Amino acid sequence: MGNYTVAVIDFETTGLSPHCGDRTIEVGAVLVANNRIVDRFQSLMNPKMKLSSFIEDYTGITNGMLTKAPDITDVMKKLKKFISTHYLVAHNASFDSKFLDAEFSRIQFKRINEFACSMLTARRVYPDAPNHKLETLVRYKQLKTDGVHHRALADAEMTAHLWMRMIEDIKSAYSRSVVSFGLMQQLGKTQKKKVHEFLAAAMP
DNA sequence: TGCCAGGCCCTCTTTAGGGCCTT
Repeated sequence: MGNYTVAVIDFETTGLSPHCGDRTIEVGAVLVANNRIVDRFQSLMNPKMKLSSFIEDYTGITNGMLTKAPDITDVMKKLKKFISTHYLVAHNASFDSKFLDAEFSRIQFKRINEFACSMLTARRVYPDAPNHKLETLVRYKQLKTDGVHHRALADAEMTAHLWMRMIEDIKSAYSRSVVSFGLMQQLGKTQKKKVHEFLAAAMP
């Protein structure tokens, strides 16, 4: 055990909902194996629509930067290869999973990877954090960061460091049996099974 | 044309509502 790979993923998008026409504009993803980042993937994408000034300000990604960016279809094909069949992790995974599924669906791909959510896990593991935004948790746990926020690869890397730290903190605080029968019973229904699988894989 | 999210979790709960988090 311990020889497992997780793909941590983050999207920047034109807005909050693919069902309202929003598209992805940048993806960042890292592979985590043996408690370290072993590979990285990043690309801008051209959504063929104009970014709002809010999104330009929020991400630092401008309309001008996207005019020469590759088509979303081409990036999704590469992303699919990158994440392969690995487990996926994202901060507030419901957001990234719905965009990944929506973009995959447009090119007749179907996601087979399971998602776990670092935000829902952090709420359980770090209940005393000021809040459970990625930025706050990175500061709270004094995790490695280059100071960039709201860009896909930077956020994916921070999420990866947060995920690795949570695994380590859980491992050091609880025995395997307690993890199985104690902490896991405190988790919400949806995350319990997924986090347990991840932890089981991470245990030596 | 103009509208514009939604899943999870908590609780003053389950015949529901509201906050958090993502862009």
